[in-house]
Amino acid sequence: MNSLKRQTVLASAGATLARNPAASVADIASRAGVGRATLYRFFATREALIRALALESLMQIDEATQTIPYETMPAERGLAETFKAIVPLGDRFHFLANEPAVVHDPEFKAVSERQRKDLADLIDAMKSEGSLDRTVSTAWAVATVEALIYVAWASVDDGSVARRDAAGLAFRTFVRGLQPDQWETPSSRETKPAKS
Amino acid sequence: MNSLKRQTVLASAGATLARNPAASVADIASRAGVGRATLYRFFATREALIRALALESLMQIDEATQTIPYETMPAERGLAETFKAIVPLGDRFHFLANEPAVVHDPEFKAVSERQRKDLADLIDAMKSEGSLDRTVSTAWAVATVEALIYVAWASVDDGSVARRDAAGLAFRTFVRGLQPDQWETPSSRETKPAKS
DNA sequence: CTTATATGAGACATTGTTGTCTCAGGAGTG
DNA sequence: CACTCCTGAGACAACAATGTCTCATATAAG
Repeated sequence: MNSLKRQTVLASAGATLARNPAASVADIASRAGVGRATLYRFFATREALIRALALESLMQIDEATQTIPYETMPAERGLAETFKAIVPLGDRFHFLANEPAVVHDPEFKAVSERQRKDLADLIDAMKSEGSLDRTVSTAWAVATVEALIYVAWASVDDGSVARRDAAGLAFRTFVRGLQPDQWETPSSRETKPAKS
Repeated sequence: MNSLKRQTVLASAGATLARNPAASVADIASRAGVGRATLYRFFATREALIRALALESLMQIDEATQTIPYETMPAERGLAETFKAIVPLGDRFHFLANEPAVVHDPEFKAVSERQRKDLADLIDAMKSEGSLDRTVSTAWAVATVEALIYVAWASVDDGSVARRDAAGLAFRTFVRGLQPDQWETPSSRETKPAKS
């Protein structure tokens, strides 16, 4: 039961901090329904809490994506599945990237950059298969994906988009936004199914 | 010279706070090259500084857009010009929206919501003229525009996108991302100029 | 009932930040 | 030079947040 409450606190802290990165430990504890002292028994310092949250969030992103069989599908479809998997985690995805307490942590940086590289590889694969404009820089594509993931989460959070629509909407916006020009090299472009 | 230095400090504070919203007044003052006491002579409190920054930023956005002759061009073109005008201000645009010190200020809210409504109207006009998918909610479109504006600014800031390309890239991503399906109601869809 | 463990409340010192104030010195004007 | 205005440095108290600690209490196991 020990680590169970730890997980509960961690999840609640994630929700609190995502909405207000300046939340005090007292805020975090009370929103989690535990005493401040109890929170300090699990996490020695505020920074340790954030670090644990960051690492756990990265792990959750790994878990959510590693079940996707990327090899068995076109890269475009793989990205669609990636959106679906990560959008629900969009809050952590976002605030951690800007959290000064953790951006310089070597372990966090290593995992975070590896994940970003995986995404860049997927995008390059989409360029190769012709589902993404080769003339658009991968850096822009990566930044756009990350932004759309957060916007999709935030739109669900504030109620302006239905939960089940969010990932699809974000994916559609991205993939069409960076589609190759139709009159470009026809290459291996395939006919699309009737429905988007 | 009085209000001139005030403007200088305000601009520098905007840059500092955009990159670190938790920056202390001492940080802001030293980055601005002035003493902390001097800063307090211009702005009574930290919150007053942020409030002034917020209001000035909204005013800058108004100034940047009000020279665009929206009536003389298609809405799609108007949005392109809007991107070009606002992307350079993307930093303020972003951090102010999440700044708890100001989001509840009535004046800020009024101007901010009016600007968001202007954007929503422009998007609705694009739907009417057929340059945007009617089935996509305006709320999603607005959120996407705002996100892309910030990403474009951030990409310029970290050097991954050239300054002159940023607005165009963001606009292209948006307008194609939410284009109507080609096989949709042909309605009043016009032939487009050769270049996007 | 008794014991062990975990908890919440809260006191406490420490630190960092805010906002006020004073003062010495620099720039410009007469 | 004399005078004024503005500035930066820094002292200062008030305050908020962090991190440590104690203690009374609850809950569960024996």
